[in-house]
Amino acid sequence: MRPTDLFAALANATRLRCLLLLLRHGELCVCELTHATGALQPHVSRHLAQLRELGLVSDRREGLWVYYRIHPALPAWALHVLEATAAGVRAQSPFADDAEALAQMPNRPSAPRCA
Amino acid sequence: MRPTDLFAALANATRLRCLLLLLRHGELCVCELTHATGALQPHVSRHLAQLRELGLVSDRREGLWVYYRIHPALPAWALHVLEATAAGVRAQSPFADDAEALAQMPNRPSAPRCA
DNA sequence: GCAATATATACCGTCAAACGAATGTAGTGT
DNA sequence: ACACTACATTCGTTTGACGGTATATATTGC
Repeated sequence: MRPTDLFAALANATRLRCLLLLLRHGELCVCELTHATGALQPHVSRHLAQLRELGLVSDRREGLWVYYRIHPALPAWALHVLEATAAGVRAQSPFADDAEALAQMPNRPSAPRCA
Repeated sequence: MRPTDLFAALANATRLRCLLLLLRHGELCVCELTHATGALQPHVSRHLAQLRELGLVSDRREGLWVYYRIHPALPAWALHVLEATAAGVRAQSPFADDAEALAQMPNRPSAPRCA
């Protein structure tokens, strides 16, 4: 994966927030990511498709739901980039409370699962 | 600095290559970056201006030359992102030989300086 | 078959980023 | 003053990304 392609993917707030949520929670379905980010469902779906085409995430269907996760074969340096970003976001950022929004989602299809 | 702003800056090959060269060599002037990347001088200058406005690099003039460096007050997480990228680039990437191109530049205004 | 939910895709308008090329500015030396 | 080098800026154009909206597909249950 070319560095510039990774960074182009991370340059969009919705995509980055989804990736950071996946990094923290391990596996989430589209409706959970939609709720946590507050974005519209078609947007989340399109952004996740981009991340999938880039090899950043993998998906698996389970009934009605499609669960996404950080791609298990993600290059180490790319994972380090994500982790460094997560550390910076924890300190000061508008994305810091996405996890809280997720926790308050009613009718969550999945119990919390950690990486 | 917002994560998405950093990643937007890193999503351009010329900007990323300049940053990685500065990370490795400490301080370089525009003509050195122009030579190492093979880009046109106005492009390099414009991209460096963007990086400066974002707070990613700082500059200082010395005679005819303007030397750029990674901004000394760069947030730790952003520096980690750059270092992780440098590690990934060393393994496999089209930017890996920028440093060699720089070393072969004739009439380099500065002796090699390391961070 | 139908209905309902979750997800994906298609179409369109808009706006920002990037490039090429030309020009402008700053500093040095004569 | 001039010439030369290094660097910066401007302009015009084009391309691609994004959001909004509507619609399509997939799966489950009746």
